[in-house]
Amino acid sequence: MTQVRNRRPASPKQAAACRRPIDDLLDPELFKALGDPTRILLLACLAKCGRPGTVSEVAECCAVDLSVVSRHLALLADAGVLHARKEGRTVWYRVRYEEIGQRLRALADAIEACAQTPVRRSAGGTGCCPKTR
Amino acid sequence: MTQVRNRRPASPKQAAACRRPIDDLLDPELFKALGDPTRILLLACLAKCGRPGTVSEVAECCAVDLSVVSRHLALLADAGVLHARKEGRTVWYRVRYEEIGQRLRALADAIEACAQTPVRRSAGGTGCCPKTR
DNA sequence: TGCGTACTTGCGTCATAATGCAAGTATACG
DNA sequence: CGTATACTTGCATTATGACGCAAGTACGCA
Repeated sequence: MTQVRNRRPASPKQAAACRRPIDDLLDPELFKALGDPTRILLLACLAKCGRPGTVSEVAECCAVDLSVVSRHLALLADAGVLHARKEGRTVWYRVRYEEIGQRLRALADAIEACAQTPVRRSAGGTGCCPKTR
Repeated sequence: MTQVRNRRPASPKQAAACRRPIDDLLDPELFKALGDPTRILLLACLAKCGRPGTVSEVAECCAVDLSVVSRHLALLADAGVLHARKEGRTVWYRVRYEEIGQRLRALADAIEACAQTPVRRSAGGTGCCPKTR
């Protein structure tokens, strides 16, 4: 296998073998967590409130059952979007503002980094996008 | 209803009524599109390749049927992640590097903006996060 | 210790979506 | 015009996930 390093792959298939920052940052679990309208609503409420909220409080934001909200918040915490802190019998969920911000910006950087062409075609261009249109 | 404007809501429920940039940027459709492992794989291949790719090319990246790839790429294009250009009987899909980057950064900004406390408790703090812990 | 509050978990139901196969459409080429 | 190529669409199957209800757990309080 002609594995090229730090070079532009010739085809999407070759590109699949290249490891780039984008591979770790494009995490389906995070996006799956953010891909549900109800969860987005709950997250937006918590984010805009600007302070931690309990399951009961957040549940007042939408019409679904409390158990559903409990599950959604736990899932968002698993995905790294929220932070859970248990205090007696109540659970305070807090938005991880900085972490999400950094994560999204890192992903933006990684994606845009793919757009640039770091390869200066060495010789014949074997394996490195020779017939790029 | 005591609608407060540009003030920190007292509860997640009150926060639900507040319109913030985050409301438009937190689009479930985008994240739903990015929430599938197969689509992420196809997107990563296309992104790392750095050039537009056809359906057949991208389909070589993973083991699923060509028709599945066709559907996934169309879905990613609908979500604004890819751009489709038809040329004869082949379709070239291109990653919208700049658009995604901007979108993610705008979201990062909007989320982090929620973390800051723009409200200087006016008087009694009616409706504005009085008992923020 | 008994009860109420705050949340979680089990489970059944329903909806959405991912996949593969087969058939269809559109375009190029001889 | 017929055929091959490149992709799309219809359809059935299967898997995943969202939801509500009911029961369970954990903690605080009297």
